Amino acid sequence: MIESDELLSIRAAELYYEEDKTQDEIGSILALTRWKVGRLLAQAKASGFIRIEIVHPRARRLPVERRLRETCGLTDAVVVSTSGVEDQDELQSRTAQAAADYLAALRPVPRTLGISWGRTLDDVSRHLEDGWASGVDVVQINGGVSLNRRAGTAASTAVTMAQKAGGHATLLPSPAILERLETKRAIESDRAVAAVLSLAADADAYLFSAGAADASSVLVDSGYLTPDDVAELVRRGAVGDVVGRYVDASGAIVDHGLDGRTIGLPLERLRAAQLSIAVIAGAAKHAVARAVVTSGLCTVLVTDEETALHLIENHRPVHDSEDHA
Amino acid sequence: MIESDELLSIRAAELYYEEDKTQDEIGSILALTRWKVGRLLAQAKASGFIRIEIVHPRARRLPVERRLRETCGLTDAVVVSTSGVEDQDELQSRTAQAAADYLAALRPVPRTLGISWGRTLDDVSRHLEDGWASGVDVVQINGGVSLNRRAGTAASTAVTMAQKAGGHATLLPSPAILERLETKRAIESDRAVAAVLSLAADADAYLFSAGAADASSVLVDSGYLTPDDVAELVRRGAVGDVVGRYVDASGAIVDHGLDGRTIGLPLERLRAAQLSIAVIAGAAKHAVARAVVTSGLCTVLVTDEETALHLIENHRPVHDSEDHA
DNA sequence: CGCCGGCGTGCTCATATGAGCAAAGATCGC
DNA sequence: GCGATCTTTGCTCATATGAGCACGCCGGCG
Repeated sequence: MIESDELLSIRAAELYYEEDKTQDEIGSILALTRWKVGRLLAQAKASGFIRIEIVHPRARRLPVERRLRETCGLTDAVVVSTSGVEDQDELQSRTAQAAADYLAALRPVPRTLGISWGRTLDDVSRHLEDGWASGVDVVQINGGVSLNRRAGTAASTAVTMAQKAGGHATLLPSPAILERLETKRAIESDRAVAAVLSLAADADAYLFSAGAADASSVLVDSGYLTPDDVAELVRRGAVGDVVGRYVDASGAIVDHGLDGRTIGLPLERLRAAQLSIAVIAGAAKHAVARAVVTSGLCTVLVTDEETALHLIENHRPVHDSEDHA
Repeated sequence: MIESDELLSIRAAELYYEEDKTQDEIGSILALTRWKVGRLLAQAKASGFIRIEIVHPRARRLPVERRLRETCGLTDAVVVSTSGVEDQDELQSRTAQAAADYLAALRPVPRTLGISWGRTLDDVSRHLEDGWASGVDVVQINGGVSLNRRAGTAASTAVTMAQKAGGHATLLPSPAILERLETKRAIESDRAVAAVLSLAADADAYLFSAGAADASSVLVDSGYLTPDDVAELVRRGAVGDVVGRYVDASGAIVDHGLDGRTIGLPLERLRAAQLSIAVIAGAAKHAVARAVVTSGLCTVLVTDEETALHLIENHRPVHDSEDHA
């Protein structure tokens, strides 16, 4: 009975979805009433035999977004489809695009937006359309005078975002991490720097990304840390960095010494924010993403489908942890 | 213009298919009239952004069947879905199941059915339901007294099919291939054998499979040929065997000497048949499948999706050829 | 400058679909 | 074997969707 109905529902589904027949027509083909056909179809859908997928680089996964919001207690979530993604860059780009879209659609429009910097954020800035908002000021929330050839990426991200929104950018004129605590204190108390930090602390919204805890980090690339430093941090439980600060799986600072020498908004400020948007994509960042989400660092997460599913499956309300690649 | 419509159609599709919103609701969400939404949705479908797949072991691919029928000039085609197939056995089994279904649904019911033997056909016989027909007589169309431990498989296939249909089986009491032409002629002229062959030649319908040309062939397994024999046949262009006879890509007999020593229905009889059903699945059999279809050996093909797509793509009206694994 | 043809838009109307309900049938315990 | 209950079936009615059409907008051309 149940067996034959299942088979029938498959036959009906084939005719309905693949041959565009009407339920009535299917009824006469399979010798059933159209109501029976309707029920068969409903059953097929409910049993998950019918898989509908939207294949497009800019497709989102609304049901996943909903689950992500619910299980992780986010105010909003944007999940981009990973189907047909060819490489990591493609994934990054799609996610950044989605973040740009989200930002542009944001209401009310924030007067001041605090942003971090890095490859992801830069990608977002490039995906924003000219005139995406009118008059949004952009402030850097962590230090980032780049020490290497990529100098200026941090600045250009902020400037691009501000320009395209017809607002202006406020850069944080300071390194990300200082070698000595005294130097850090001195820079922090510098009038110019202090003013930016205070502006940053007053931003209406934040947009930031996170880095995986490995040698590929921008902090290593920019020369603030050595691969060995990172390895040591990992040994002590670090899963990645958020606005320049290394956190463990529970979102706690790993090395308070290092953290004390890091310039920028404290994570507590992000946790207290009304609106803070994290943009995190890629398998390498699953662990950080989880730390960010479970420790309440963001209210909105923009990510890829795989990361989202990982978060949904592994959501436990914060404590120590194991993890993936 | 076109760009923004594309994006809109994706958003609409997400809401329609993933969130089960009505077109009207989507209209108010995206600030569009419901007609516009309907058109966007139609556009999304037409552009192929919406992929609907029926995931079920017994799902068929009706659109592929249609294309297969049309491009290859078959009277009918059955294509089983390969999604979620784990191994080759699963694929075989699904295809055999489909063939059994097809056979059971066949109208008019053939009075006499000629069948070959082998792993695939045996699988079909096992998938048939008891009472799948009432009174169908089954006749073997090629020799197959098995020389090895699997003895009886050929016989049991025919007997099972006949029993389940409430008809009776007629076995061909002869080896598949003889070593000497004279022996073959002698056996062929034996009254009992000749009677079966003539019955086979008069069958209303045929059901057969095909083997790939490699050492895994049942003909090798049963001891009729050595792996070296097969290698030599391959060198001479063989792509596989059909009812015990090795054919090349154009469906022509490869080795007339060998063919002369093979007992069973000549391929010409199959080509002339009103209804001959081939059941062929698996990547290893793409080449034979192509030979069978292009040379008109079957009027109906039961196969898997990948093979079907291969046939559709590589359909050229017969001549020499290259080929895949 | 104004006319015409093509296209996109929003409409009317016919059709397809889904919700809810009453009757028929199956299933179980007694 | 019989009745109570629970499921399944085919219906009526409300709603959602698709076809076709008239209108208005735009760009080209006289």
